[in-house]
Amino acid sequence: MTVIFSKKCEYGMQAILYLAAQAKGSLISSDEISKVLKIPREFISKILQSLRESGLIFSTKGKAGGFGLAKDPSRIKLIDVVAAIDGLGIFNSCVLGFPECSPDHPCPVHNTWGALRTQTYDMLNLETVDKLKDKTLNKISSL
Amino acid sequence: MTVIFSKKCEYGMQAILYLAAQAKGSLISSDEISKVLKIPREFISKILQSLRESGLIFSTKGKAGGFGLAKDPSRIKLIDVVAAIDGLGIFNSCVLGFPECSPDHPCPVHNTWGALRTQTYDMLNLETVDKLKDKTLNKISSL
DNA sequence: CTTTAATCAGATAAAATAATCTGATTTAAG
DNA sequence: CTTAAATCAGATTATTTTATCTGATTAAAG
Repeated sequence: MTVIFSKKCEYGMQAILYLAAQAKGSLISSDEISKVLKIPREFISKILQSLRESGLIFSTKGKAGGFGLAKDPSRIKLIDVVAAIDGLGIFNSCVLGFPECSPDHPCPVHNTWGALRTQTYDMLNLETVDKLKDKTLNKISSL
Repeated sequence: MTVIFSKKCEYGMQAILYLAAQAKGSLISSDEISKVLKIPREFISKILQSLRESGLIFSTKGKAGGFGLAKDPSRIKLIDVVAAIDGLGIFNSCVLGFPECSPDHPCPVHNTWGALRTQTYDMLNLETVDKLKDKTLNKISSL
């Protein structure tokens, strides 16, 4: 197997994008997210809880409760979700698994991967979720 | 956690690079690889067996036996190890975990990630392990 | 021929990740 | 006040990945 982000993190990013694609101020239930994004109900529920603890989303309990973004979508990026769930370790660890891969002791692909790593970080860091809204809506409509 | 390649794959790439950095025709025991690269003995042994089944390396049994590259190092690339162990699935799966991420139904970062994915593939595909020999020797000397 | 050092093969164990279960709490609506 | 629909919290299970164990086989060297 090969993975970039854990399932938790993938689902978390999908959920944040989904929330960002809704009308401002609307509350979305974990059940709806589970159904639309086809993520196991109890699993996405747990993930949403941890994103709430991280302060990216908020929730209200009780009937008609649900989840929403805790900040303006223009201030949330995918990298925030990665940082909250998987952590940013990938952005300073060796792609070949060598210990202490650094400019002083570079692995055979250190420089090449360093550049790619930065670009990957930028991909997740530069655009905010509101800028991805149209693309998200388009993708969701095909699920 | 966040990972690009599985531990098996990382260790496999390290081992192939190590073999490629040895004098041509030399036989290296799994015990030596385990000690130098600090990989659990039985684990790297299993990985070497699977790389042999894939035809990337060969082995001879008995006392003074060991492992060596099955082809000239100018004909082996890191992508071959990835293909043999983790498979190439990562190079056509969605970084956000959406199903059926394609030009027709692109995820919000489809194009950006597509470009990065290609560059990552190229990094592993363009250089052969013999070209990485000096860098490998340099890295090994620091372990 | 016996010992030693290596690969090989299959089973098992341990750890991490992914997913589910159970039941409590909260709150809107009938 | 009761019911229904939601989050919340902790425990448990299942699956996958990582690592280890046991013993067989092979072949060089004494």
